[in-house]
Amino acid sequence: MTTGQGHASPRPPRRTDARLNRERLVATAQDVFAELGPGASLNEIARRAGVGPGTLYRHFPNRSALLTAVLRDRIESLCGRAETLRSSESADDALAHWLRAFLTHARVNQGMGSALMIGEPDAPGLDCHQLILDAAAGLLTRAQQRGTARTDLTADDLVQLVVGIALSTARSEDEEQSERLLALVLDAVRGRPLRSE
Amino acid sequence: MTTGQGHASPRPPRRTDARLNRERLVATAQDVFAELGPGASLNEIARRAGVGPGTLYRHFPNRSALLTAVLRDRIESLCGRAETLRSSESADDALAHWLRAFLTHARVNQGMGSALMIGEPDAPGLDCHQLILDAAAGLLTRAQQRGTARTDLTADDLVQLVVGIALSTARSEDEEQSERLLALVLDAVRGRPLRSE
DNA sequence: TGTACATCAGTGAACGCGCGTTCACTGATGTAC
DNA sequence: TGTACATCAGTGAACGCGCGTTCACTGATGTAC
Repeated sequence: MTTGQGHASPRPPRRTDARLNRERLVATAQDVFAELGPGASLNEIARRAGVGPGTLYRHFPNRSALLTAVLRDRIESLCGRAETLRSSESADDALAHWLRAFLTHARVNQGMGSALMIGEPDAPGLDCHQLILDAAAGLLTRAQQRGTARTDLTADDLVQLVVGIALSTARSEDEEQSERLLALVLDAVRGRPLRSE
Repeated sequence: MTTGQGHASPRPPRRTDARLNRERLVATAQDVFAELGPGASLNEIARRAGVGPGTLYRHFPNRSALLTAVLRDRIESLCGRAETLRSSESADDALAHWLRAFLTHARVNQGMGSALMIGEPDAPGLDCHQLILDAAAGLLTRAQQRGTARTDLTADDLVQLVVGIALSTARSEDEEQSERLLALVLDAVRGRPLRSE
């Protein structure tokens, strides 16, 4: 209920201890990936989750499956937010807000998305990539129609640029820098300087 | 002579076979790091260079030393180019040209610079970072004085942004995308759209 | 509600692997004569 | 120019390590009665 398990997961485990372990693994993996990057040791994740390595492998046959599970909730939430924002008043604000949320997500996950999208052309990975792309495209197109975004810009370029900011600032302590960089990119998207200068 | 060995290296090896091995190691490391990323196996580099692992360690006590050696020539060349460009006619063109060269360098090295700058606060690593920063600052400041670059922008932000583009497009096959993204950033730097729209 | 049992999840020692790194030994080089 | 030798570089087997992954076994759970 609270965790929203009811979607297209391979199969919701039936035994309660299995379900608990699965949830604990995903939550731990989220922390460890954020801390150590997407290449973090799977044994380490199992250890921190308090289960044996075999348990991890029972739930997730490989690293990619675990990464996907970690990302799925967040990405679906991001896409839902994009849907809501599409019917908001200001197309420009909507795009800016969503990109800010996406940047936060991408920074926390240190390019986990990038690792999934580029590293392995699996079905689930590509799926996530496409979801993000569609969400960005929806907001961008609307902004372009309203004339608040330059028209020679694709959603793919925009996402790539924000992922880049996330990657290059992921390990930095300077929380505000990524904000500044995003603001700069947003100015470029608008095609004219809206900030005071 | 041809390789420009005469600068502040720890000590130019005296025996010719030692010098040759050193050069071969750096050249091989350049290829392997570009191919496999800055975390590539040092044994693999030694193997491809046709020497034993002990030989690699005789020349470079750790990965960071090898990375630094690989980067040093390229970075010094970039900085030299920046110096030349500072006395060119158009401050805007100079900045754009240099950032393009820097982006190419950063893409090839897959964020090797980023790995050095952020990963380890060693003396040589920080040194490289500072050199790049100084080069960028020189060109940016001049452009700001001439009014072709917005003044609320620091060299650090600019470098970080370009490193981000390099990181997010490093593994992509789409050679042109990084060009497009850089062009967009340059527009933002100028503070107004100079491209046809 | 209580019990018996089949099912399925968890365990964790163990495997093979490639990594970074070392070191006793071999061999090539440059130099002094 | 030729030779003897000290020096310094190269070698590569070997070490310990942590990784991903497996599997025979144990144990908890849910269900049928």
